[in-house]
Amino acid sequence: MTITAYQRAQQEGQDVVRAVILDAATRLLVTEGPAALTVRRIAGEVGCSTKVIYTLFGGKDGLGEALWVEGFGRFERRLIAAPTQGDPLADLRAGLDAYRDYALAEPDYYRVMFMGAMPGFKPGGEAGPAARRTLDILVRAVQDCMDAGLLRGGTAEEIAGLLWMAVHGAVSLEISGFFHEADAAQRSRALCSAVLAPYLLPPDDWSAS
Amino acid sequence: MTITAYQRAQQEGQDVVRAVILDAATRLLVTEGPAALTVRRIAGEVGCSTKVIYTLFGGKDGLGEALWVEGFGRFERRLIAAPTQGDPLADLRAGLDAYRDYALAEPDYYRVMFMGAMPGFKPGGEAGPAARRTLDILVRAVQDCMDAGLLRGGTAEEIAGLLWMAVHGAVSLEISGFFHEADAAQRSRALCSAVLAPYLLPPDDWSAS
DNA sequence: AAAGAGCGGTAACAGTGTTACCGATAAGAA
DNA sequence: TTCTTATCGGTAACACTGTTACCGCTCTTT
Repeated sequence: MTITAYQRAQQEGQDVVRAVILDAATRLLVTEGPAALTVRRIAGEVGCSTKVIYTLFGGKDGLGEALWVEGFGRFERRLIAAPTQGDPLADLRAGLDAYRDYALAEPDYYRVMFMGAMPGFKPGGEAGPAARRTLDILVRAVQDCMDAGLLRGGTAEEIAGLLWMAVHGAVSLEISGFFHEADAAQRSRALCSAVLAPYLLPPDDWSAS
Repeated sequence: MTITAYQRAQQEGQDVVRAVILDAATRLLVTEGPAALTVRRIAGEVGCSTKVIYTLFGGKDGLGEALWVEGFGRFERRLIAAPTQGDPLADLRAGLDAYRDYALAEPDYYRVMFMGAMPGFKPGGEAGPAARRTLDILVRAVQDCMDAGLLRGGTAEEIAGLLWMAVHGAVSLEISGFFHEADAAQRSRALCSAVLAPYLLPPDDWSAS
């Protein structure tokens, strides 16, 4: 059972087609929303038959999972690219800002990942680890603050979980259109500051910056 | 252009049919989720043609709006029924607990109202005021605390907004299955306590109760 | 060179929201 | 009372959706 050159080439070709399809799906999701993510529409966009999507992704659930991990990959890159300036606490806050920035920049991806768009799709397989990996960035940022003695009084997982709930609550309500005011950023920062306050020694005026 | 007895009877009959259809839709939503909310399925459930739903609700969007206000009505009744014991702060916390209790009791309604289930439906018309009316219960609870001198340092709208973001973040992530631990209630309470802390004078040990 | 296997296009099936048609029923007019 | 008219609702269709059986074509293997 050796792998021939043909099989390798075919495999690589399929990977390319997979990437092209995922690209088209991403473009449709970002520009037209989850409703445009139909198998026929994607197939038409890349110029192939619907059968290809089924052989490469195994149906719409597989495509949903691929989009899920793609979305978390984009999210992860955005979080990692957040500005860092030595102060772990400032870095943590920059990360929380980056969280909100990404959600507002690609709200439909955020809806797919965190608000159950793509009805019928339940994350499973590679979806869970992808999400965990991204959340770990937040946990690590909190851990850095604790290692530097800037936060204390709980585990990093615990504090990161509270921050996650807070920023997700602010961002998801904003995306859903419940807040049509301009000070959403301040509110999100104020919420995160309140969450951090119990674990913080010095006074906290980040939300006013 | 007077209203005849026939027209009144016909109107009342249509109201009854509307209620029956809404009941069937509610039963389907609660027991099988938003995916079961198809026009044909509902029509089959009540034993009529799909045309009736179109004449009474004007399509699936109208039915979505009717379900939206129905959901907020259920939510509102639940929040009003929260135990009250004289202490405004305890009442506020009971209200926040009731918020989470409702979301977990009827998660699919919560998804419809706050997480954009029913793809393609955008709240408009009576949907906005219904949501505002429900959120006003929270604002009023905060206002009661401020009137009693138990909270200070912001407007009731502002504090209620922060609490809403917090409890929604906790509850929506829990509903989506991101927290499979048993201490979700404690985490939600801890988050709300942290949000309240900056506006509170005395120490706060509610989350440990 | 012949046999076998897998990919992919066509076309179908069951399901969705929506609407044109058309019969029935009742209000209003002669 | 009888006839016209308008509205309600059932049937059946249209354009979609996800999914798959069929079948030709290509490439590997013997």
